[in-house]
Amino acid sequence: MRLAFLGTPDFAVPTLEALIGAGHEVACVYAQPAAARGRGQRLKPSPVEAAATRMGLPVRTPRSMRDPEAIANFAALDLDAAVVVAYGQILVQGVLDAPRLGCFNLHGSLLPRWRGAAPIQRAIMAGDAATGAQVMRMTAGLDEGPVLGSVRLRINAAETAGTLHDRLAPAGAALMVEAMAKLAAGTAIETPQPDEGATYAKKIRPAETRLRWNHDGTLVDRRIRGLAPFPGAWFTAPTPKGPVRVKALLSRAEDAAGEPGVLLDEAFLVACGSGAVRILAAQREGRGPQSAAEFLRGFPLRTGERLT
RNA sequence: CGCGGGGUGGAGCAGCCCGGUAGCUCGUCAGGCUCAUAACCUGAAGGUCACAGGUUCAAAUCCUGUCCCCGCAC
Repeated sequence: MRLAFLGTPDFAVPTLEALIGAGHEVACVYAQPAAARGRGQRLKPSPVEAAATRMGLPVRTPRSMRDPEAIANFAALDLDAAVVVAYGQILVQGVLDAPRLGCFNLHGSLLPRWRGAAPIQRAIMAGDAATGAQVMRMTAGLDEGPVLGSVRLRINAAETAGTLHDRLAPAGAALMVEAMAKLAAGTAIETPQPDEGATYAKKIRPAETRLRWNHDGTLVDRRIRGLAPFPGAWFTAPTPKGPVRVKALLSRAEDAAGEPGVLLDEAFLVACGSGAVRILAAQREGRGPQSAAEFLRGFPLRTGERLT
């Protein structure tokens, strides 16, 4: 089929590659404009733009897809369908209606649960036992379109947003290829989303990334894993020179009790409001990620010390 | 010229402000002990303190320049 691909971050790249691999003609790739990022905050193309360039595909990075000129250019591509994966812009009806068969979105949850911006993080933070990826037909409502295909993944106890992201992206890519094949063959089945169970995955607010040790240990653990590795749940640890910010990257809830924030052993077991959390990986400001053992070698935390 | 942190035996760090004996935790090796659920004891090897200049009787430490790395506006 003749397609356009709209996506921006890493999550979208496997789907673009899979569509090319499946022999589809990608007439044009759309991505958010290059932004200042990384060290030096130099202008750097998004992962999707970089991948498209590497594959020799034409790329457009309009500041706004609502712009009449951008819509006209999109319509002029004369597409069979458009595939959208984490593009980062709401598409207006004029865009959705342009391709002959419509626009199709890959979403990282089992809809109607976790519609919106941060489904992967929210699923872990909520303690969901499973989540998944789905392909849906895009409609005016946010993530409300009928579903063409679905894959379910268990969320295990050591799952982080990062590991889940990395499992979901390729699974979703395969799902999208399958959906496009059925669409081309005219055998796609579109199942409306149930009204029951709809929730919204709101963007992560900076205030949510600060750990609260007086919360339940289970919740602290979920928050750590749901926000790892980005943007990261953090706390501060005492040093002779003052508190240092530490990002928790992996944890496990354990049965133990103590005053919230206090170290219960020499292996990073921290008491919470109820229960406790063992930090398994962490990262100091200005440094790279480390396992708890590595971290503690250079940053000993003794039993009884208090984290904030 | 966005901001900040850093380069010290194999790993992770301290020491730098206030120049003067290379330190800590771990790993490795040798020996001892024998079951301590991240074992314990003794001993050993292993470092031009990123690089280049400068200041000084003396530089990991102060000054200048260079290279490299990491984090942050997902």
